[in-house]
Amino acid sequence: MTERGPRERMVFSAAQLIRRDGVTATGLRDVVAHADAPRGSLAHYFPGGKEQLVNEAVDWAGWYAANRIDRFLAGLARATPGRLFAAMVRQWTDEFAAIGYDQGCPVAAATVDASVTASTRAAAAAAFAAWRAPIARALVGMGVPARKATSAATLMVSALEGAILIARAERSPRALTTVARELGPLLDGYVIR
Amino acid sequence: MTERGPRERMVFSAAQLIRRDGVTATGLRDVVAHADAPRGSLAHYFPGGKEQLVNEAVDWAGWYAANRIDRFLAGLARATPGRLFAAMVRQWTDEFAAIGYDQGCPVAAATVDASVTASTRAAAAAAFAAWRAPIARALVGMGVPARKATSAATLMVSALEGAILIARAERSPRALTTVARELGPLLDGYVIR
DNA sequence: TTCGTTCCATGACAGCTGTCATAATATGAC
DNA sequence: GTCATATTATGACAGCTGTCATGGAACGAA
Repeated sequence: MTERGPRERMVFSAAQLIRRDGVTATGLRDVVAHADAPRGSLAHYFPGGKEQLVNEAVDWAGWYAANRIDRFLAGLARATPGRLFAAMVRQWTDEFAAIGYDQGCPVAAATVDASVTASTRAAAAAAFAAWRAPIARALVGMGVPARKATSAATLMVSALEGAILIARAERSPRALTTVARELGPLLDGYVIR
Repeated sequence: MTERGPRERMVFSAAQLIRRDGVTATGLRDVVAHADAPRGSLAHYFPGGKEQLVNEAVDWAGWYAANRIDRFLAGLARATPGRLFAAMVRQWTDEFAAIGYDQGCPVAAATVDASVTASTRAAAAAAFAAWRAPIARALVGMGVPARKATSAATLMVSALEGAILIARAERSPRALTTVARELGPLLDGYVIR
């Protein structure tokens, strides 16, 4: 979070509020207040209105999730697919334990909430793709066949997103720890040596 | 959908609109119009306001998803965990192919969108539990150990919900078919004979 | 009938939404 | 200095939100 100009702060704040309240429930005035930015700057930096701001927030979230994958890999000695997935899951259980279950995934929120605008839906698809790519690349580096790697990455993201959903509803990390435990052996089995 | 009185029609319409637009974006006037119900009845049948209506819609969705499990089992000759999961997934790929990707899971929408009211979040948790229970029961009937059955059911619901999310964003059944294919052998492996 | 209850109709309320027009101010190039 | 550009300020706009108060029908029981 560099937090340089007001523009970047607004995109970041939008992502924060969207992942908590959803797209529709997040007002532009809320974003401005959360970013401590001047209200007049909104129309200036985002001539495309709320739609543009939301799309950039979703883009940012996808980029952020992708970057996190490389950080997980750097923190893993003897990385395996199951251990990477466990790290992805642990990041969420830690976050839930630290700040509560009010904040989820902004991309999920954008997908579920803004079915109206096609560009936001496309931004969500791009975010999922941006997230999946480094995962698949990492799996290949661990010895997973290229064709299997994309499927495995899709499975990992799907299970994680669904478990985040259930964990938020139940206000418990149970679903997250469960999918990590059950999926670990399967994922490690994809490695050919 | 029996569609008896206006009250039931409103709950059903609320679920339909929520799973398409999200909770906040669904207005009570929209629900009334969709249900072709008198507007004056809203305050009469739902003195708890929008919150009550949303909660009942989420309850209904959980009940509906649970009942579908038994229907899947009835349609399966030689049921296995993987085949049950495949049937759950196919129900969604069929639905997406038939009516498009604008309608998702109402429980997911309620979880992501309505972080404000605690009762709606509790209703979503109850819906997930109501959905998971018949799955776990069915798995036990197939020979999955009782302790493993709940974990497996959680994994199935998580992967399905996440794949629904991705499929909606990508407007493609890819994620759904992928998780069904990858998870099938793992799920069948839970059976002890 | 007369009453009481259930259901529906209508309109108004304050509050919020995103958007935009207008203008003031800062910033920096020359 | 002068001027153009980038940024911010302010206020208003129509439209929608959920809620509620008031009143009117329908309808069965007594």
